[in-house]
Amino acid sequence: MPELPEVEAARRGIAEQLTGRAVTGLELYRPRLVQAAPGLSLDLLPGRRLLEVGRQGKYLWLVFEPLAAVVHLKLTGQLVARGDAIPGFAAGHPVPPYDAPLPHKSTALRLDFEPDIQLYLTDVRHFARVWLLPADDLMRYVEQLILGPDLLSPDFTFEAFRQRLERRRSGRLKPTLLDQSVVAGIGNIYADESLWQARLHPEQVVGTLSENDLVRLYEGIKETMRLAVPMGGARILHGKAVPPVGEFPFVHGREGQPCPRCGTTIVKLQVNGRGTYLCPRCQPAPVSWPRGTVATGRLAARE
DNA sequence: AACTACTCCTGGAGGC
DNA sequence: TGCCTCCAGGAGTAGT
Repeated sequence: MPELPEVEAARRGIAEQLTGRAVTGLELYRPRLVQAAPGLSLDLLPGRRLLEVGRQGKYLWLVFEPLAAVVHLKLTGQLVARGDAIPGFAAGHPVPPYDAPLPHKSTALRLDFEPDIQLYLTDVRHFARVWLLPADDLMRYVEQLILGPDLLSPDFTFEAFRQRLERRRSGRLKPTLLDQSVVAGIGNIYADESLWQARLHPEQVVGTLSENDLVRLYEGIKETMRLAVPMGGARILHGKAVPPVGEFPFVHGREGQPCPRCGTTIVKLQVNGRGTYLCPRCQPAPVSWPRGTVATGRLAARE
């Protein structure tokens, strides 16, 4: 499921291999993929040059004067570029296989670039979306998404992270990390990985974190990104880690396997309805704040 | 404020 | 082999 590292892999591929090239044609296989501002459509693209590609969190955008396309791959989106003139790249959900013949039944869009380059957007579950808007409105559009600092940007400082968490003192850790208005880019896999790095339990209440916990969490997120971004993300298939990926991801999708740090069996639980993997020894449940205590205390105090 | 439930979707896995 | 049900989840929204 594409999170920041997968979307960043797509951004880099597009930036390096497609920027400056003109669109020569396209085919929209699944019209519901695209939501266009009034008066805009993909048909305006042929003849336009790709000027710029950007990303914040899991949102990716391509700027073609006078319009911009904002892309979100959601759970199972995938971008694949092919052509004799470029090395090609693939990023996003690894199903169907990146090297499958294209187009196939999950292909939603093909964009052609000069000279004879194809960029395919594929999505088996049809959740991915492309928004078309005037290029002049792009930054306003991104602002109204209300995203927190991007994990790879200089804005993601320890102080900024601490301040964002400060506003969510009563929330639990994992749902807070998944909230894109807190920080932009973490999804279910890297939330688990970051918490494992930081040795923190996903259900710990944010307001109970010590300064040391906060530092470990910040560093755990950075370390997780440091590992995941160069490989273009974790390869997860149906909730299971796909070999060969070395040891990464360390806990997500590895229920029943030994923790790479201490050998304790990794367990799976549900947090806010999300499958959550952790090492019960490295990430002990916060006994001083058992689940429910905080809410009960707050309710009691209100009366 | 923060949680739950629901929606959008499909294909793979597991049960029988 | 084949049918059936369940499950995975990013983000938006509505309800509690």
